[in-house]
Amino acid sequence: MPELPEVETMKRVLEPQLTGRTIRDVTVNRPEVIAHPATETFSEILAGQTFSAMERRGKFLLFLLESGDRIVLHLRMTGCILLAPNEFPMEAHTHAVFHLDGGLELRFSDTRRFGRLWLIRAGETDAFSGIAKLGPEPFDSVLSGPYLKARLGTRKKAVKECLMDQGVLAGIGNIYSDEILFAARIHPARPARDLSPGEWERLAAAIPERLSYFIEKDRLTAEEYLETKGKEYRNGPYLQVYGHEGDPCPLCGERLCRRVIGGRSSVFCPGCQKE
DNA sequence: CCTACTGTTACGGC
DNA sequence: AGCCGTAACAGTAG
Repeated sequence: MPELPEVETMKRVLEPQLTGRTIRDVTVNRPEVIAHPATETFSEILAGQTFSAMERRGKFLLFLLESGDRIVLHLRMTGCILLAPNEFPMEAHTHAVFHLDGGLELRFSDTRRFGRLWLIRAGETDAFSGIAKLGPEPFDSVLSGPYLKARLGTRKKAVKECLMDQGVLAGIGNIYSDEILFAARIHPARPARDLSPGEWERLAAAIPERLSYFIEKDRLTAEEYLETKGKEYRNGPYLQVYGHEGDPCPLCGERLCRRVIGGRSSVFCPGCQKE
């Protein structure tokens, strides 16, 4: 469910509240959500540890601890991470609860149970979570028209699928790939190898521009995040194409089309994005 | 009852 | 090897 902008929101909301808090103990209701190490070890190692900072890498959320250990979280489709007072109603499908000092709990819930947690020890190489295979962050200065052309310029695959390739750029999923391609006026099904240098430039510009725009539109206070249980994304109303199949294009007024590309539902404007 | 779903990985076929 | 397409994961919503 969450892509880079939503994961960034979670990081910004949670980090100031979590820093300095200590984990008393960890309850795991569904052992399969702990991908590494074994559940008992996971809980034992974390008890007594204190949060020092948070980071986001692509769609991964990282909880850094003072010991140098870190918790890595990927929410996949329906995962949710909420910091709540002990008495706050428990969400259905809550699979792991970190009991903290100060009467707070950090709760991981996930209806479809695809989300995963990893614990990486200080000095241990994270060969488990998949972070090591990620491409650069979309805001990294290496992102440019020539970079995209060099990485993707020979691929026959649809440019939309290439944008969602986490090994090329980290954090872009189905929604924002559609938004980015609309902003760059490039049809999502175009084979990547057919794009011109000018189109790669437009794409390289649209990626950080659209992502920072949607991060900004998703801005939430800690109170709002708790009220909405971490599940409502405030940037939905600002999406220009995703979810707007059949609506008039905001730029040219033509009816937006939907098509399955690379197995994913895609929306685009047939007027602004020529195939 | 049937289909679709904002993510990722495994696997078979070429 | 590497690319491609599909199934699988599991639950809810329309």
